Amino acid sequence: MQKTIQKRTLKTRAKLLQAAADVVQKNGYQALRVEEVVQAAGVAKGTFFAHFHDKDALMEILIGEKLDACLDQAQAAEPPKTVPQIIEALAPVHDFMMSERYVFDLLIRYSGAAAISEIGPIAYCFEKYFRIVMMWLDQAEVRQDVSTDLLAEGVQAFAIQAMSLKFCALHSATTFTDRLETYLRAWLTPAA
Amino acid sequence: MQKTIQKRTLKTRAKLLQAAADVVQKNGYQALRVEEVVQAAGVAKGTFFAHFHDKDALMEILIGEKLDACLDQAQAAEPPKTVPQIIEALAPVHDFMMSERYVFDLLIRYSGAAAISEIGPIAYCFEKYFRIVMMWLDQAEVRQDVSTDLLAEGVQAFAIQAMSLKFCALHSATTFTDRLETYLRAWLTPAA
DNA sequence: ATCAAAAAATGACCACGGTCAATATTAAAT
DNA sequence: ATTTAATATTGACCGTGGTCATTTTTTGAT
Repeated sequence: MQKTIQKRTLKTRAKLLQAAADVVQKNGYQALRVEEVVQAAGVAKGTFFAHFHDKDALMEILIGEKLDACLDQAQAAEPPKTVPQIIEALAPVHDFMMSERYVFDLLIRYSGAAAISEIGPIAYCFEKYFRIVMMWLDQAEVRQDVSTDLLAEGVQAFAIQAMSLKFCALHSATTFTDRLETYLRAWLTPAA
Repeated sequence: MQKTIQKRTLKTRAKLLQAAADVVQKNGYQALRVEEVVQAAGVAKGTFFAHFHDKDALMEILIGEKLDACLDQAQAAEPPKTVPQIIEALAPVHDFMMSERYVFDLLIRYSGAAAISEIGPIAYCFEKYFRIVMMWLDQAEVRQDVSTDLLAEGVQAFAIQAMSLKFCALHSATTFTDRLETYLRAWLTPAA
């Protein structure tokens, strides 16, 4: 049972990914149509689905790549110590996550790996987000009564909550940053 | 500009909702097909979309109704005071929210009202969840350094995080209840 | 060079959500 | 009872994601 991968396969896949990136560049993620991608790539529709299980799988790759780059950018900066610094350091990540409603929904849907064996690009990014925040918290001025693991999970939970409310008309009086700051102050530096 | 609503309209709508509920009863929310609903209701497909903007709008009603009933059940019980009691009181709500991946995703997607004027059934339920928890927290033994508003928002955020991880193969070592308890202890009763 | 088996690409086809011009029914006015 | 305008219903049709039997290309053995 050998499985020789032809060079042609890689070239086709690259063509599809490039075409998809171009299409996204033009009209955003939400508007992407598989038909448009295969036309731009010059292949048949069936070929698309031979390379990607479904449209979401392609989106996971595209969005995951972008998100991964944002995380690298966040990680490259000086490790933040205070709540506002943490929020600022994560800004590129959060900005991208909130850039489109469609992107946010897809991120949430694929934030957890469905099966151990197949952890996808987005689930990978969520793990990375978690690890980065945890490393920061290890060196930051935050509460010490619970593990940094737990604190980092909480940061993620609050960030998602704040982003979620950002898309909500009812709670648009407060900005995302202000809301997240309120959350994280209460979570990371309780006064009680 | 008057808009007389014919009796026929109400009857057709009721037929559609009943048919939809029956279909869900049989195979769950995820498997519902509009075609199946209209056949069971004995109307044309176009009629469906004259009554509901899209399939999601019907789902919002069905799922919203059920969730609302779960919230009433939670509210009927004796107001919980401690973290485990709170979790137990919310159990029927959380159980339903996690009953299907499809249900959870739809809840998240519609948890915030898209426009002020049209707060949907699910956004309404999220508000109700928030209000109930806030009332409980007002009388519970929890930290007093931040508002109960904020605490209740946090409970919601952590509940969603815990549910999200429940669907994730990577983090299935810990149960939902255990995880949520860890979160809420750290959030509501910090020792620092 | 020739051939057979594996791998990749193709495009007609299907499923299903959603649209809309045409038709049927209802309610109100005369 | 007739007419008319508003309202509701219909079903053929469309867009788009996804499938699969068939065809084409590649690879490796002779």
